[in-house]
Order: sequence, then C-alpha cells, then structure tokens
Amino acid sequence: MKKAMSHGSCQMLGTFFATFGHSTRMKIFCALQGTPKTVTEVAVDAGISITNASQHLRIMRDRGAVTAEKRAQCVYYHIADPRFVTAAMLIHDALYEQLVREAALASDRPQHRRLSSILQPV
Amino acid sequence: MKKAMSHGSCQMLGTFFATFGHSTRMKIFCALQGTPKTVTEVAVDAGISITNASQHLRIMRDRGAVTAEKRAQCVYYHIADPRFVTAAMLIHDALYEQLVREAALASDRPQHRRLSSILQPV
DNA sequence: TCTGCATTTGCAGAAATGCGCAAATGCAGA
DNA sequence: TCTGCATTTGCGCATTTCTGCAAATGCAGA
Repeated sequence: MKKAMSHGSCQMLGTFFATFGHSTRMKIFCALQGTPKTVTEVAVDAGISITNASQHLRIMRDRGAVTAEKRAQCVYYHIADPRFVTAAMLIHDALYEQLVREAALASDRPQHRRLSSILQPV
Repeated sequence: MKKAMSHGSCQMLGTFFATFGHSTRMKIFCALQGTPKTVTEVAVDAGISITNASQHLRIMRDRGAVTAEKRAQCVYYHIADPRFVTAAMLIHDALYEQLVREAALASDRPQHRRLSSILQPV
C-alpha cells in the first residue's frame, strides 16, 4: 500500500472498517480483547440481546475480524489478528492527540479539566 | 487501550472506523496518500462527482480523518495523521495474509492463480 | 462591480443497515 | 430418544445513510 491500492484491496479495507464502524461492534471488539468469549458472555458484556450479539459476531466473522471456535455447546469468539488491536491503538492515539491539540488551541492554557470529562484514555 | 476503553473512546473509534467504512471514502483516502489534493482533483481520481467528493471530504474532515487548507480559491485536503496510513497498512496486511491462508487451506497446493484474481497487493 | 471558477449546501428519492421477535437448529447428557 | 441449553436464522419495521440535481456561496481578477 505504498502509493495506491487495487480496487479489491480498497474494497476489502473499506468493508473491514465498516465492520468496526458501528458502536455495538466496537463494544464487542473491546469485550473480546484479552480473552475469547461465548455469544452469551459477549451479549452480557456489551449490554445487548443474545440474538443481536450473534448477528454482529457473524458479520464480524464473515469479514475476518474475529474467528469462532466451538467447544462443547459453546462457540468461543476471539479477535482474528493482534494487528487489529495495534491498528486500533494507533488510530485511538492519533485521534486523542488531535483532541488534545484542539483543546489547547481553544484556550490559552490547556484545559485538562474539560478534556478528561470527554475521554479517559487507557 | 490495554484492556478496555472508556465509552467515549469506544464511540470516537467507532465513528472513525465508520468514516472509512465506505468504499467511496476509502478511495478518497487512497487518492490522498502522498500529496494533498483539491476537491476537483479528488473527484477525478476517485471517479465521482465534485459534489459527492465535497460531501465525503466534509464528513472526513469533521471526523478528523483529513484536514483542509485553503490556498487561493482551492481547498487542499490531506490526511490528518500518518498513523492512519500505518494502521490501514497493518489491517490490510493482516487481511491479506488471512486470505492467503484460506486459499492455501482450500487446496493442497496454494492456488496463487485464483488469489491474484481477487487482490493485487501493492 | 461584474464574471467565472471552486466549493458547499439543501432537498428528495433510493438503498442499505440495524433491531426485536419468534421459530429453528445443533448438540450433550439423562 | 427426549430434554434443555447455546446459538442461529427469517421476517418485517424503523432508521440511517447515500447520491444526484439545482441553487447558493466565496473569492480572485478584469
């Protein structure tokens, strides 16, 4: 991806970004960091119905964001590639710094107070 | 983002992913790699109308993906942070390797033929 | 001031997406 | 085989998002 991407790569990437471009699926992504979880566990963690969790997990699996592994009656989902987490961290940091810069510009002295009320970086 | 993200961070990231979760905006992102471009140039490169380019660029600017700089009558847009490119490359590579793995599994000997017809990695 | 170019905005129809409910499937254990 | 749990699927409605067209804005130069 030095200069340009093929049409296929472009579409592949776009589809992947769309996968996480939904607050529920982003929540699921966060919930899956660290340990694989079952559909039911994901539903509880993300505060959504089991049906809804299953639907979103299917979409995420179809698009290569997560993988499923069946153990006994349960299906354990986990993040397909650690680079997805790395990429999300990179973007998060860039956006956060952008926010900090904007906040600093908005006032003569940086208002850490207001900023922290918006975001709590981890 | 070691373990979990705050609600605000989750939403911020989700919105950003949604920004690129659209084939047209991904094309624009690709077109902007390397050099800043005007709305008209972006429209030509991405093969869309000027109106449409302007609308998508506005969305991307609102969400911190690109920045705008006015010179004379033209507005030059450029990618807001190089880390966005790095992150996209990470994801692209991960997805591509996944595809290669699946293709290798699908047959005893890897079918480079079929694969290259789907994607042309750069 | 008037003209022309670059960009943006408003609007309306079309398309895609998300969600809940109910029913179906798959499977391990009694 | 029957039962119960975990998960998936189908359907319909509500909502959001995308796009093209036409008009408006902003601005530099004649």
